[in-house]
Amino acid sequence: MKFDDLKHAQRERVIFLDQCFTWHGRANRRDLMERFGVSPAQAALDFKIYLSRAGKNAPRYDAARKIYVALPDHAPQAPELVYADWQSILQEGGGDRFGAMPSLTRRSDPEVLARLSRVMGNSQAIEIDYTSMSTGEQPAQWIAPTHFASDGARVHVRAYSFKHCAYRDYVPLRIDPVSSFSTRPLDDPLPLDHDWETIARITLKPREELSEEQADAVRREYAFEGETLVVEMRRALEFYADRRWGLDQQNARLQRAKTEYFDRTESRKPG
Amino acid sequence: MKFDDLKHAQRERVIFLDQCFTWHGRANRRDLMERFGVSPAQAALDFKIYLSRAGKNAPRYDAARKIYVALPDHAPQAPELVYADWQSILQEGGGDRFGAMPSLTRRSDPEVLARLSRVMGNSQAIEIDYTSMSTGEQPAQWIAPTHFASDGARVHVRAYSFKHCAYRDYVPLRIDPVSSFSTRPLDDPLPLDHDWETIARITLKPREELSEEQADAVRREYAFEGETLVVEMRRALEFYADRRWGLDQQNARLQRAKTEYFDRTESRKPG
DNA sequence: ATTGACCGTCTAAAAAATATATGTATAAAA
DNA sequence: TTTTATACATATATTTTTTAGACGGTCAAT
Repeated sequence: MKFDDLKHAQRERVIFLDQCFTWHGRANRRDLMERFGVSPAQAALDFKIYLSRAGKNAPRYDAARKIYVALPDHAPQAPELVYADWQSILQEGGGDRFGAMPSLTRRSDPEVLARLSRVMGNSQAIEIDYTSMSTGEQPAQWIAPTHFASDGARVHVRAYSFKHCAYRDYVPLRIDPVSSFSTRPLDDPLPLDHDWETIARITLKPREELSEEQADAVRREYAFEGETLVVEMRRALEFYADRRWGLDQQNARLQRAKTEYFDRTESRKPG
Repeated sequence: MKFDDLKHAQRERVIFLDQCFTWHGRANRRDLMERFGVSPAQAALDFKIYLSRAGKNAPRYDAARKIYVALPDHAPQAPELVYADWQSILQEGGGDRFGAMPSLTRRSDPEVLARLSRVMGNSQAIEIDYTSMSTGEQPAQWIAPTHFASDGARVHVRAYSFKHCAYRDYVPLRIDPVSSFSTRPLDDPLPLDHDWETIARITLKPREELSEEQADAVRREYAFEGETLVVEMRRALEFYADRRWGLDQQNARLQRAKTEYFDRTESRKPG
């Protein structure tokens, strides 16, 4: 990793510079001063370090605009750090430059999520009031959360339900924030979560109704490596796949060619 | 904001402690030492600060497990910082505890995205080879990127196309990474992007075919405030809404009740 | 021509963090 | 049972990092 010879604090600042130049194409001392609360003198030293290591393609100082400007072919010094979580970098730094479609569901209550996360880490069970979508009732029940899972649209909690004596998916939004949230340690170890431990390998292909030209377009669209597209996920998430990928729609362009299951604990053979 | 009296470096560390306790329910000096590269003595001081401000519900030291443990009702000292970007906190800190469904599309090439982002910030135009999905050809064309936009599944680039003399949505994945990427300054200001500046307000309601019980369930599911659910987005993104929300599927549970448009530059009246 | 906002650099002073030492408690190994 | 290892807390002197303040420079706008 780059910049490893620097002390943590300065390393952070130099990496921030690398991000500024790569994503915004510009930076000056003020950026460092506002982000990290350092003095102009220190910011100048950080620039000195960054520029001394940037080599030939180092950003140039534009005296008119009073900023350092990255060259058109600028390459980051620590790509693996600069290109990580680019979405959040763009969103926060971009101001008005980023627009997103709103989600239909309310944001999950992070307090509830944090409670579940702590219970998960401490091998405990917790009592929650969970809304039944069909009846609207909220009976209390004990669950033992084991994993978080995202179906691409929202986060679920995978938990063992003592009421149903089985693993189930829970939507944090349906947990009443004023549940008792009583906790108790797990006396017995939980049973194995087969659907979580099993890997589903789904092979997709362009729908058979499509013309050869249309099929080619689909292969380009999804960047097929060969004739098919293979994706893997935990079997517990497979239920959400068709809806997520729109395979159940009339105008779907993909269909399943094959679905295999692999037990993670055994060797990788079709099950 | 909390912890504002601390210097930047220590503030970061104390906030990290707050996160550890809230999301994992536990922390010790080693966490700080590994994350920030500080000495044991410094880590002890940071704990001292944190605990002195935690009040009655401060985490307790568990001498047996050699860690500080948060109480069941632990509340973060700086909720707005601790609860932000909880998804990434869970993903990176959770290890095996977080599972996600894979995306069907290849990850966007961040180098291309960064190039577009820099061009955007510098009011330039750039030449790209853009794959036509229907023909598979990649003719070069000049565009002036203006915004990034997420339709919930992937990121698009909103750009003025000099070829089509109009604003269009571009998918970064279809931009050939070995395009020329020549740039030139914009000589004239770009025309107004009406579809971007206009706000679409979509009013949704449970589908009329549903029974009253089913409609109630839908209202619970999407946390309606009243009889309808109102969402707003830029008109440029409205095209993706129906597919994103599955309104065009047979088994859809929502339908549009009303769609209004507001010009951002005028007052908020239906357009 | 003056002003303001940047740039860079220097030195002394302040602040932060470290190394090192002392002592406590607990669990596990010898 | 004693020993070892790993946590914890705290205190000191020392080192490192950062700041404050001053100097001189460039450029654009008034």
